[in-house]
Amino acid sequence: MQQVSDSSPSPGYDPAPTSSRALIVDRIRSAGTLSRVELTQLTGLTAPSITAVVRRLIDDGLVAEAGRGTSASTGGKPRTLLQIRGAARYVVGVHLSVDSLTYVLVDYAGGVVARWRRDGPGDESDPEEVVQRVALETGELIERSGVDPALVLGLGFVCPGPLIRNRGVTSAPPSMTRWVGFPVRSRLQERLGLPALLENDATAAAAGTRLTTSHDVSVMAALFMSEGIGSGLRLNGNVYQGAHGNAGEVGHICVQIGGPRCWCGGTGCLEALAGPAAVVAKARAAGLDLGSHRHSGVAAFAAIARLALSGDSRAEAIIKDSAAWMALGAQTIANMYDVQLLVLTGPAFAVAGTIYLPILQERILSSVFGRSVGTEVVLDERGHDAAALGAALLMLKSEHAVSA
Amino acid sequence: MQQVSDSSPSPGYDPAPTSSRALIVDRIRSAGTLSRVELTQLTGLTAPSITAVVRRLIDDGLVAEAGRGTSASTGGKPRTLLQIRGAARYVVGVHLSVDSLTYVLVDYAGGVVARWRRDGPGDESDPEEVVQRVALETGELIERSGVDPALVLGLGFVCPGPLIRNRGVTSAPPSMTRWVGFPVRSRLQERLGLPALLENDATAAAAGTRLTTSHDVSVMAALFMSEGIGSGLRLNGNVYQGAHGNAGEVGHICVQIGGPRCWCGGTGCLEALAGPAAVVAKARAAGLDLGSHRHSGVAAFAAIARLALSGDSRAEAIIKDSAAWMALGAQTIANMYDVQLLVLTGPAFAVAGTIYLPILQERILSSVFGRSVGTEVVLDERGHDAAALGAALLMLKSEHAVSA
DNA sequence: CCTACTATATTCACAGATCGAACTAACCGG
DNA sequence: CCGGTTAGTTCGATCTGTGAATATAGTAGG
Repeated sequence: MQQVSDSSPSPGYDPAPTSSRALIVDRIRSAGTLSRVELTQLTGLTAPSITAVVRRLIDDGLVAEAGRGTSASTGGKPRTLLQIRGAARYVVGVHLSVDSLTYVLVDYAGGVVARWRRDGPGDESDPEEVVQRVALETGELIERSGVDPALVLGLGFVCPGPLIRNRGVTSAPPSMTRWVGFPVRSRLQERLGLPALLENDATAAAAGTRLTTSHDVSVMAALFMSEGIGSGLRLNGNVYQGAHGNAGEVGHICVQIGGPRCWCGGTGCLEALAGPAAVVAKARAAGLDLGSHRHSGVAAFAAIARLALSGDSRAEAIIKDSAAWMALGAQTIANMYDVQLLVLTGPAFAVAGTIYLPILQERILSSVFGRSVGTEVVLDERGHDAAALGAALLMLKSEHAVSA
Repeated sequence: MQQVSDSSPSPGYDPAPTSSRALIVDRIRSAGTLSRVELTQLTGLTAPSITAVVRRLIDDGLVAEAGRGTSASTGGKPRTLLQIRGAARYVVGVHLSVDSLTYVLVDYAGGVVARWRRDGPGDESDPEEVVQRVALETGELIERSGVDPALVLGLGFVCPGPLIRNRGVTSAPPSMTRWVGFPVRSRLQERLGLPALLENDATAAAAGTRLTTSHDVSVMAALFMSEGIGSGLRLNGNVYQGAHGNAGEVGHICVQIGGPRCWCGGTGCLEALAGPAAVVAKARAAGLDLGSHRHSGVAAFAAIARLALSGDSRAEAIIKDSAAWMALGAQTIANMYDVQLLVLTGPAFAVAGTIYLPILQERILSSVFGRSVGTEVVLDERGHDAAALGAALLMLKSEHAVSA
C-alpha cells in the first residue's frame, strides 16, 4: 500500500482510512448495506478494484453478500448488496464520568451487542483502581456476551477533557484531581493486553453520532452535555481533535464578562452559567425538591428536567435560562465550525433535550449565517451512550491493518 | 497516481497534496530548502521514491539542486539541498475589500515577486465592474513584472465572507450588497482565461501565514481583522473551510447578551462591539481628530491606533476596550480549535497589533486550557498582505497536476 | 420461450508507484 | 590511502489500481 499523505500521522485528526481496504469497510459500515457499484462512486475506485478488494474481504470473513439490491428495476442486473459481518470482530467502548461508567460492546458492523451502565467511581477516584476495574468489567462484559475474546480488537476509553491525547488525562474536572498526568491509555493497554485509545467525551460523542445520521452530512458537530459541556467536530467521518485533543471546549468560552467563577479558573464560562452543576445549584437555591438525588450532578439535573416537563414553572424557568446560554454556545459552534448539522447529545440531554432543542434551533436560525446556509439542529436519542459508542467506533476505525 | 482517499473532493478542506509529487513540492516550498533525506522523513516515502520523483521534478524544471547541506559534519556525505525553482511558475493573489484592492504576484517557491495596492472599489461596487478591473490590473501586474503570462497558474481571489465556496459571494458586508449571489469565481475565470479560486479573507490569511511560521506548527489559527473580524484554521498546511466556506466567523459570535445590533442581524456580535467600524464610531463620538480619514474604516482605525500609540489616552482607552472584547474572541478560538499558535493578522492589526497583542496573550494564558498546553500568540508583520498572499498560496497548492 | 436491452460484476493484460536490498558517492579523520 | 559514516542511486519485485472486453442476471416485448 502506498502512503501518499500521512506517514507521520497527521495531527489533529483521528486516522482517516488510508488503505482502500479500510476505506471500503468504513463505507459499507456507515451505509449498513452497499453494492459494489455504489462503492465505486463513493470511493472513486474502479469496479475491478472494488471487486478485488471485496473478494479478499469476503475471503477474510469480514464482509458478506446480503442478497439482491432493491432499487426500482430499470432492466439490468440487480446489485448484490454487501454488508459487514458483524460477528467478525468486536470492540469495546467505555465512557467514564464521576457519576457513571458506561460500557458498550460493538460488533464489526458497528452494531451494539451489549451495553452496561455501572455507578461511577465517584469523587476523588484513584485512577489506578479505575483502570483495574475497567479491565475487570471489560473482561466480564465480553465473557457474558459470549464473544470470543480473540476477536476483540481493542478498547476505546473516553473521559471528560481536557487531556493530552495518547498520554494521559491532564487537567480533569474538579472531582478528578488525581487523574492529572495519569497515563490512562498505556495503563489500560497493559492491563488488558489490547490496543486502547483515549479520547475526550464530547469528541467521541461526535463520532458516536456517525451511524445515527445519514452519511452525506460530511461536516457536523455534536454539542455534548454530561457533567461538563463540550463539543466535537466531525468531518467526513473523521473527528477533529485539535493540537492536544481538546478542541471544542465550548464549556469554557466566556459568554458573560465578569460572570461567575468557573472551576477552570475563568469567569463567565458557559459551563459555569448553564452546565448541569449550575442548574442543580440554582434549583437547590430555589428550594426545588430533587428527591434522592443528592450528589450526582447529571441525575439531579435530570430530575429537574423531569419537573420542568411535568409543568413545574420554577424548574422550567431554570432550565430555559440554561438553554438560553447554551444557545450562545450552539451559535458559536455554528459560526466557528460552519457545520451542516448540529447534534445535541450526552446524558444531560437525554431527558432535558426536548426543552433545549427548540431554543437552540431558534437562535441558530435567527443568525444570518445560520439562516443563509441552513444549519440543522437535532437531538440524539442515544444521548446516554453516545460517548461510549463513539469510543468504540473510533477504535473500530483505527484498526487499519485488517489482517485476516 | 492512485487516489486512495478523496475521489469526491473532501468537503471542509482545501486540497491536501494527494500525489507524492505535490506533497514533495509542498514540503520543499514550506521549508525553503530541503535535502532528500529530510524528505524521506517528512513524507514517509522511501529514499528510492524520493530520488525518482525529485528527478522528474528537476527534469521538469520545477526543482533545482542548491548546493551542499550545512549541518555539522558527522563524517558522511553532505546532503544535497533542493529548492523550488521560483521562476518555474507564478500565481496571483487578490484581496478585495471596500477600502483597498491588494495584488500579489507570487513565484513557485512562494516568494513575493510584486505587490500592489490600489484603492478599493468603495461602497456599493458593481461586481461585474470589479471583475473587469481585477482582470485588467492582474494583466498589468504580470506584464510589468516581466513574467511570462504562460507561466501563471491562476488567481486566488479573496473577499470578506460569508460566501459559498466555488460559486459566489453570498451575503457580503453591508456595503457590498450587490455582491449577493454573484458568481465571482467563474466570472474571473472567464475574464482571465485562468483557473481562479475563491476564499474568504480570514481563511486565506491563515494560509498566508504558512511560510511565515515554522512548519512544525501543524495546528494554528489566524485571527484576522480588516473591515470585519474573522479567523481561519490551518492544519498541516491545509486550511479548514467548513461546510460552506464560512468557518471561523468569530466576528459574529455573541459576546454580550443584549449587546448592540450588528449589520448581520444579530446582537452583541464581537464585530459590532470591537470591530474597526465600532472603534471609529466611538472615536468620532469622543470627538477625536481623525484627520482626513472620513470614510475608510481601516484607514480611520489606523489613525486612531496611531493616536493611541503616541499617547492619546482617549484613543488608547477606546482601542483597549476593543482589545478586551477581541481577547474573548481569541479565547474562543483557542478553546474551539485547540491550536498551538494564534497569529494576529490583517490590515487592521498592521498598526494596532502591538496594542492588541499583550491583551490577547494575557487572556489566553490565563485560561487553564491555554496555560496547560501553551498556546502561543504572535503578531504577523505582514498583516496588510496576508490575505492576498494566502490567496496566492492556496492557488499554488491547488495546482495538483504539476504537468511539465 | 426466445431475443433484445440494461445494468452489474468479473477477467485479464498492463501501467505506475513504491519498496527492500544492494550498491555507489562524497566527505572525515587518522 | 583506508575504514567509518552518511547520502543518494540502481534494480528487480510487489502491489494497487486502470481500461477494455466479457460474463452474469435480471426486465420487456414479440
